[in-house]
Amino acid sequence: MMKRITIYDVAKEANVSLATVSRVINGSEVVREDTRLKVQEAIEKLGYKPNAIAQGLALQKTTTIAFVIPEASFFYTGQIINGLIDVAKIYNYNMVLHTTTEGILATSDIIETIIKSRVDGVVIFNDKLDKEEIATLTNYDVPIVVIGNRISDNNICSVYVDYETLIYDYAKRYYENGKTNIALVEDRKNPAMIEQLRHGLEKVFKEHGDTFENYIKIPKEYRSSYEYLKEYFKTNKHDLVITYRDSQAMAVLNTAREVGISIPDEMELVCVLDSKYNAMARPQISGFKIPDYDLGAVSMRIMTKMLQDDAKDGYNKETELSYIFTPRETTK
Amino acid sequence: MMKRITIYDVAKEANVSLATVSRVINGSEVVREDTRLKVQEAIEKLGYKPNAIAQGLALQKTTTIAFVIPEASFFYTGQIINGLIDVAKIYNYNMVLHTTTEGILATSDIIETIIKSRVDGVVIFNDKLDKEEIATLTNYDVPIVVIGNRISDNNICSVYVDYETLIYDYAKRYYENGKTNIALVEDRKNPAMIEQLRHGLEKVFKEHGDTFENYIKIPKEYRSSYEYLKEYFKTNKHDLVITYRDSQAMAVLNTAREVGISIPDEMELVCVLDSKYNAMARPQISGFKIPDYDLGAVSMRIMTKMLQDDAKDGYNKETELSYIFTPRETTK
DNA sequence: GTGAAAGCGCTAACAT
DNA sequence: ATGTTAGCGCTTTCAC
Repeated sequence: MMKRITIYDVAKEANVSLATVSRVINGSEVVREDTRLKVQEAIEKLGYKPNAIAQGLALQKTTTIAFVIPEASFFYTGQIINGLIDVAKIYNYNMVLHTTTEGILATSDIIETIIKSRVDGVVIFNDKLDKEEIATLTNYDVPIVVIGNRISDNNICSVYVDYETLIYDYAKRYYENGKTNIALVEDRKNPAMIEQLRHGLEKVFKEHGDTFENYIKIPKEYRSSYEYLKEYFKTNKHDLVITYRDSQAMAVLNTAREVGISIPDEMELVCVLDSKYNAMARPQISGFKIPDYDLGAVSMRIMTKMLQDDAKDGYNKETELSYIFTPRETTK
Repeated sequence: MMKRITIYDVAKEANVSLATVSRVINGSEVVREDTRLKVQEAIEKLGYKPNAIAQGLALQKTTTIAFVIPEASFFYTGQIINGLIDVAKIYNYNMVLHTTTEGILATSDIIETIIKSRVDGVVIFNDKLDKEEIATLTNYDVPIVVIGNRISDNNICSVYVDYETLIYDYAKRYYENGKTNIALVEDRKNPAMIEQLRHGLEKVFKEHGDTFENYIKIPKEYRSSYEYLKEYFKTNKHDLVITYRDSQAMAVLNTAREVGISIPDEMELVCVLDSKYNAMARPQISGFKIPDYDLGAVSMRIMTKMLQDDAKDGYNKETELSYIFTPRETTK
């Protein structure tokens, strides 16, 4: 084990005071060129790396951002994280990752940990952290960016895709073309998203004095959507089936085929959250390209803005990102 | 913004010294019950949360672990991360996430950041961090667990699946049953894995005085495996095709069908890294269930052991995890 | 331009 | 059982 070398060691080696070393590592302008060199040599020679913890204490900031996501959601979150990290890197921020689990106890623990760790900010993805919990966070003066939900408040910004409008616009055309038998498949893992989709559909129907009813709920006793849908489609058929995730869409595809429903001729299918797997299915599944990566990148960019106390207005509190419909073979 | 309340504030509020407060928050046994209560009340009243940064400085440890993964690999890494985090939570460790990119510059920056942040340990997933870079890390006395590669050294442990043996055992049976026309599809994103698979296959062939030759390399000018394979299978056919990832397997499935090769009758297909998507494809793709989650959980458990200076022998330096073959419809 | 010293919030001897 | 004090490694005023 090599001795932890500190700023004092460098100072001694370079024959200057620690203040000067500090100035050098922080790129202060006032240091004379030759002493800067002297110090830099010493740093090099000793292999000195400033202790970020000590810096954090002295500066009252950690240059780290906490990121909170629901557990096991990496399939949908991967690109978001990449976006976050890429931008975080640019600004030299570290990311600590926290996951929430079903148990309600967990989340308050997470908040506790986050506060204790004195992160500079926290990014929350689409999570059930309720208002009160988020309030706890802001109460401790930490800036928050929420991804996936339209929330904003003092010290809270949000970046999201408007799924309600997305599906409203899309389903409306179907409805008005007489294809009014529209169904939405439940997604237990993403209740919040499904709620938005449902609202969008209800709006379409309501505007025509009609009521949206084909919400396909997967009964608890079925382990997977696939198993239930296999039964379901034996006695049901729709003009259009909407799912949130690719795996649900593939379940529809497979079960429909197995009971002899032809897609897209007899029934159309669209998956809201597009993925590469949609393109690999046969027939290829239509979907909406959601800007995952950008959700992350934009969020982190906003976070960095929030963190500069000067630019109190260089950013929007609510940022809506748009999607692109990608028609493939399951829609006509 | 609420004033940052510190241990001094609590001490004053409770009319004790800060040492006593420190004892209370650290669960020291020696504190008298009534003063403990007094302190706890003060803590509650003031909403005090110990500053983990200051604790880190004083204790010379951060209770955080760095995790390094190749960028954009969350599809394969998600469960590993969940495993890591779940165990990390138990031991109150935080996880900072670092991603490496293609550019060689990046990795040394990451090492720099990791060292500066004084994490207690680092977990590296299957990354190209070369020996030298890893040496830099150990040189700073930080324990390392490598996931996915069999490496071990002083202060380095590894947790992995032996893909070479996996494919050796599997392909051997084919070979010895006369199905010697075996092919392996390149995976640009996972060169290290493919190398292992290749070695396994080469071993099978070598043992029979034969040479493994059917390594299907995707030429650079093709954007995707799919595009190339579509051409490839027009003039090629194998007894068995092996891919690493689900998406590659689906590409084989789709292209084979498109040129009229029937799977599994004319050609069999196996995907090493199984995923739920393999079960959604039609025909369903056979694969090996790799214990992703356990790779993470076990790694973190080992890390915690390494972190206890006493138990220098409570763990293995190399831990091999096993896989389970899941036969589906693409193999006979 | 550089150094001395106080302070960031906490822990851990050492006293009492 | 509790208080006092010296660090942990760094930044930043304030002198010089």
